[in-house]
Amino acid sequence: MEEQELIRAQISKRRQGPATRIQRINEARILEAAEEIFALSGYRGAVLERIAERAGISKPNLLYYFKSKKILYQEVLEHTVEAWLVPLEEIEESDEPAEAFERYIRIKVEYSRTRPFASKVWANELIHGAPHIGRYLKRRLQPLIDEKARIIERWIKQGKMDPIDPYHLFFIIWAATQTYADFGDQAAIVKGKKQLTKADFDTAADTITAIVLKGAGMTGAE
Amino acid sequence: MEEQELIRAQISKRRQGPATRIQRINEARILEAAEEIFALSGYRGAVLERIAERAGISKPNLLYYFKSKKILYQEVLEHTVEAWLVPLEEIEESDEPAEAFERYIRIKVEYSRTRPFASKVWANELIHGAPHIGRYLKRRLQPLIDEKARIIERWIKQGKMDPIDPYHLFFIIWAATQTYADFGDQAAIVKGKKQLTKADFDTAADTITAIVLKGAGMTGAE
DNA sequence: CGCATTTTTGACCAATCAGTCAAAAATTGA
DNA sequence: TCAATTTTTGACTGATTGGTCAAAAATGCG
Repeated sequence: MEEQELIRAQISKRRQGPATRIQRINEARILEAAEEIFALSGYRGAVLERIAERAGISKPNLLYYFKSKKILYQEVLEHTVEAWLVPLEEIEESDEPAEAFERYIRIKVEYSRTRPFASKVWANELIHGAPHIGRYLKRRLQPLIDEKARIIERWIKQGKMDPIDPYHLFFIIWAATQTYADFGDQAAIVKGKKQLTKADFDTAADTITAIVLKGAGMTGAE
Repeated sequence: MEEQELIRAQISKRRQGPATRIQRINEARILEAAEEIFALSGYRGAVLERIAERAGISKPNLLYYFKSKKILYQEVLEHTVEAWLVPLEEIEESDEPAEAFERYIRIKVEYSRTRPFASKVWANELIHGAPHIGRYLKRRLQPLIDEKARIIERWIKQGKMDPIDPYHLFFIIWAATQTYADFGDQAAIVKGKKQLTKADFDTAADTITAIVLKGAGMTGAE
């Protein structure tokens, strides 16, 4: 595909980092604005004019930095998923399960609190079947999860936690932690508030941690 | 607001049920088609022409039954949320917590499996801050959750389960059960499949049930 | 059948929006 | 300073799409 080539070319070009100071600033501003607009409106609903406005430049100028809406969107997606994978990579076999999961859950909840737009962009993409990022996801996430699943299986064999399907355990943790970013408005409505507070997120992290650790029978958890 | 009046009028009209057989058939077909297209493309991305095509009629004909895209969308939303609330209403104080939650979780997972489009439409709406259904949600869902939260608090006082914030417990259960509809494609990718199978959903329900019941210290759960 | 009502649709309009382009403005470097 | 390069933008264009409308087709009914 001609188009895919173009996208790949632009992205790999960017990998080496922008050349000038002015490029770095503008590209960073555009990416931040795009994250917000894509999160609030979805891919189709996001309007380039709006993103440009938020970034403080004109639409043609935005297209000077990112050749198309699709390329911009994919850059936003990859940007967010990489940050998302960092805490996952930190789970190691030498950890105690209870400690490893508690750390992971708290980081994910904190991420939902501080970067809700990133989480929403991601959720949007997944709901529609990961059309723009599916390949990347398969290449990048699948091997990583397989690796972590093996660690969990060894923990189970060592009697450090209950026999639980590791994949489903991850799905549940992702869902529970990201729901506070993706569906935070619903949670706020149900609690009769305008917005969730830091305290709400702290309680969320406590609750998820408590249920998962005890529910999976992790040693050291009460 | 003029527009809101119109929407309310059309919806309340429909409450009384369509007059003729031909209306019933077409409206049902349109709603089903709309649910799928809205789920796959989001509100903005959904194209009326496409919904009409899927329903086997022309676009002007669709607009003969539903006066605007917005009205159609709101009908789809209310349709799905009502089904979604049924199992929640069934939680009663006379239940054993373990039994009530197991039943609730299994119904919700089954709903995710059999009606993934409904769940996705809903998720999409929530991610964007519930702009079309926020009022309704507040009026309908908030009192219901408050009522169920009080039941849970009494169960906690009776020592039937651990002291856990009832609201967060619901958020976690919703997230964990609906993630298999909303983000099923991600789960499939991670598991190296095209699609999740019935067996995957069964394992999901088992896993969520096990973790929540044990994690919340519900009596009778192992 | 023949009239009234409901249903259906082709043709059209106006608004929106991604992307182009040529030219202007700003920046850089010798 | 001044020419080369990079950055910026106003003005467009073509495609898409929600919604209208008038007229045709189908249906119901006496």
